[in-house]
Amino acid sequence: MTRKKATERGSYHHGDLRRALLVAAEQELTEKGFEGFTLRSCAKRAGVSHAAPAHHFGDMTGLLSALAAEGFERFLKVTTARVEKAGTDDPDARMIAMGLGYVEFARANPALFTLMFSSKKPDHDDERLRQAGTAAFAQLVGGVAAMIGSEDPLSSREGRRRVAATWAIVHGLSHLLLSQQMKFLEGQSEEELQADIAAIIGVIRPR
Amino acid sequence: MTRKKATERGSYHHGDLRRALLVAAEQELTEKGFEGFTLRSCAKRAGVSHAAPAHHFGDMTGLLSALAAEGFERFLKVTTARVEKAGTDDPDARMIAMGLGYVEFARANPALFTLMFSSKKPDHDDERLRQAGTAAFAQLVGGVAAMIGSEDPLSSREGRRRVAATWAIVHGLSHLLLSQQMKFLEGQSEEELQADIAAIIGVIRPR
DNA sequence: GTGATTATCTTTACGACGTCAAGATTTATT
DNA sequence: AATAAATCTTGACGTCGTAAAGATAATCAC
Repeated sequence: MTRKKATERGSYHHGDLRRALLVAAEQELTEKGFEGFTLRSCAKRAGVSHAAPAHHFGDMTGLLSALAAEGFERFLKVTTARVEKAGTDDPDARMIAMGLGYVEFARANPALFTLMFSSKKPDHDDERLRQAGTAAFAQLVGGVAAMIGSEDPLSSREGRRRVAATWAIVHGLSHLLLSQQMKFLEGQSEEELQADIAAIIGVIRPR
Repeated sequence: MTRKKATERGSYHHGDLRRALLVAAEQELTEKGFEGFTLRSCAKRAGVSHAAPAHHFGDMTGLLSALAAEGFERFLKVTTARVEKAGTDDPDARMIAMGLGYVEFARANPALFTLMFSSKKPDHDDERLRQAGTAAFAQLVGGVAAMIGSEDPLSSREGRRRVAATWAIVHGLSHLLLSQQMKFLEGQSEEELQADIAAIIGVIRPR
């Protein structure tokens, strides 16, 4: 087996173009922003011709669907890590930690977050994307379940309302922060901002 | 003065192309969705050549900025009407009514809402757009001020947190509803949904 | 091993897009 | 009536996503 190393260059065949394109796509997304994203720039960044991506992802939708799916998988890791780092059994505190992770991911990956939650360019019926999104949603529902002591919040009206309220506040906060519309929260230290975010999310605690 | 009626056609000059283009742009936005919007389709719909819009709006950014500004002005009318229709002096009830208006506008104008709150295509430094957005924001701050009995919520940390929480929940709810991610709230009657939305927004009431 | 097959990547081409420049036509001004 | 200004069209340019066809490398059958 004379297979080249995945990232080795100079050959006609790339080795692992699929991964290289996903990396390039995310970098392009980060630098040019979501609305300035082009497939040709991704190909150029990966060092291949503009038509090469088609063989791995079919079209632009295929590439962005795969990227969004990876986004959700990483998203789940971030929120999970944040909850565990909180080191507490208190459901309210764990939910706030989850929300902090939610916002943290959005702020660290603005373009990717936008792609995942605000774009119709990925195919949201794509199996892997659908599954990754569902897993992230399940974590949220689980957190609410612990908070209100219900096995399946989605089975009761009050439960659905709590899930909706929780999701809405963390998602709305993320969206407004990364679109720079919450000017009155900017310009303070990271610690102060974290405290504010925690307090804001805390609004959803049961009375 | 033999000036033709604004909407009259058949002449070389349109009469009121600026308005016609704004109408066409919103229709295009509604039909094709935000990401499928093109300037050339707008021009075609308005019955002019592809380069005509430049004389009234400069470029695509100019047209979308003007449309977004009109969006904010209509947005403010919708929320204001909803608050007045509530017919109450209770600040909490008025805030919930405002939130219902917020969500109502988003659901009635999904593509326009996306353009206003989620896009970098409009020039958010455009004077009229900036002003319309500021007015809408001021209404929100005013509602929170009444709720917590503070003259200027933005001057205190607790006030800023309440403004952020309120905005986040109504905005997040709007965004998640119109991107069809809150599946568990769909499939019920409009009355039930309205009741859910009101209850969800009610979470932000002071304890 | 060696020829055939498959996978991968490039080249070329097409229509649609936003934008610009130049020309045509109408309206306004003097 | 002559001139200027405003408005709209035409044509062109570079970039985009996508498809087809050709080139090259890797894999497979034997």
